[in-house]
Order: sequence, then C-alpha cells, then structure tokens
Amino acid sequence: MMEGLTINEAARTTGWSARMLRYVEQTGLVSPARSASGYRLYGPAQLQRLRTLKELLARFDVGLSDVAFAARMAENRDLRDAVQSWLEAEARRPEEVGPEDWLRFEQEKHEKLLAAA
Amino acid sequence: MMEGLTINEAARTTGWSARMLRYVEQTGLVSPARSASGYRLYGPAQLQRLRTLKELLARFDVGLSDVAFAARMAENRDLRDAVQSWLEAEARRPEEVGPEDWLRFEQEKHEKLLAAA
DNA sequence: TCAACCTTACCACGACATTGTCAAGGTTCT
DNA sequence: AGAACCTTGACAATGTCGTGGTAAGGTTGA
Repeated sequence: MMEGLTINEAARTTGWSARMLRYVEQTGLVSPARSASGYRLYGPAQLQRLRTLKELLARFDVGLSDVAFAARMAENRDLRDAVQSWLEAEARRPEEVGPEDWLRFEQEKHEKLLAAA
Repeated sequence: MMEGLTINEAARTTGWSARMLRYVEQTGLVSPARSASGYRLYGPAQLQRLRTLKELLARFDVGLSDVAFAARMAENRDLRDAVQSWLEAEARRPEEVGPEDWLRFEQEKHEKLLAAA
C-alpha cells in the first residue's frame, strides 16, 4: 500500500538521518506525502531533492537556514525586492551621479520599498 | 579633519549601538572608511545604508546573517545558480513532463550544476 | 499476538548569532 | 595635561541551528 519510502528507508537512500528528515520537513524545504495513518511517504522527486539538497549544502558550506531564507525570498516579492535593492546600492558607484543626488536617490528608493505595509 | 561621523555619532543618528556597528562591519555589510589613526568614519552613504538596513531587518524579521547570505549569493554566481535551480524544482509541476522524464531531467540538471569544481 | 516499524514531544549539547560590558591602551581637542 | 573620545580583544548572557537521543503510544505485517 505504501506509495513511497518510509522515513528510515528514505534516510538510508539519501544519506540523511531520519531525525534530519523531520527537521528538513520542519524548515519547509522537503515535505513528503503522508499515509492515511500519518506515516511520511517519500516519492522519487522528494528523494532526489533530498540528495541534491545535501550536495548543495556540502558543496558551498551553507546551512539549511540559508536555503530556507532563499526560499522565503523566492516566494515573497516584497522581501526579495527590498533585499536586492539594498544590496544593489552597495555595488553602485557614487560617481555615476553627484554624491548629493546619489544619496537622495537611495533614500527615496528605500522609502518606497519599505513604505508599503 | 574628520571626513565623516565617528562610531558613536553614527550610532546616535542611525539607531544602532556602537557595538553593533562594529558587528555589522564584521559581517561585511557596511564598512566605513578609516582615519589615519584608525578611527571609523561613516559618510552619508554608509549612514543611509545603516538606516535602511535596520528598517529591512525589522520589517521582515530577518537577521544580519540572512542579508549576509543574500550578499554572498549576489556575489557568487555558482552559489546563486545552484540555489535557484534547486528552488525552481519545487515550483515545477511534474505533470508538464512524464514523471520519469521529470526525474531524469532534474537529476541531470543538478549533476551539471554541482559537478564543476 | 508480537516484533519492527511509525508518530509526536521532549531533553541535551556544541556551534554560531546577537548584544552588552569591561579592560588596556592610543587619539583629539581645549 | 586631562577629559572625552577611539581602537581591539575578551568574557558573558541569551537565542537559534543542527543533531542526536529517549519516552509514550499508534500501525503493520508475518
């Protein structure tokens, strides 16, 4: 009846511990289906995502919380725009405009981005 | 001689504590210039960035480490591409292609992205 | 029925994030 | 010179992250 692997089976084939699979689910990054009685059921897509997630974390030495934040930015346009525009200000060269105009420009831009409720 | 505000002056006009201004600098998000004798000198641009950063953190309840990670993604193309493609897999509907093709597609995509040293 | 699973809910621990404060010593300004 | 700054470095308290356990109880399959 099982439409996918149970948590310990999934753990064995992905390299995560069962404990961490529950934790990953808690972060919202990989959520398996559930059987009628509440058992977690990992399908091929979830298993693949778990494997590549593990690779991603190890390869760039990032944390689950980092990827979770990236996911939050991907879902929330306001957050993404606010963060990106804040970061862009850093790269921009003040020489492109007069220092005064530059500051006013930045100020107005952020006021707009942060103003909306 | 001071080409900008010293740390306590900057603290007063931005709402951060002097302690936190040093910490923010440590995260690499806002780095003031230095006087010949090593004093931190905050110019108008830095002050504005500090104010908007504070707004950003409070408004979306994110941490400095989150913004620091966003900065890292903005700077590192490999990291950005790897994270984004991992996240995109979540949104994609397996119905667009057959389940088999879908899985193979995902597998190959991530192999490529994670393969490069 | 009973072993072998599964669930949620806790406790714990080390590492890191966020702040504050304090000490020892250099700089600035009057 | 001396008050009022600044610097780095360190210790500390609290909180979250990542991870492993353990306990009490439900599910499954031989």
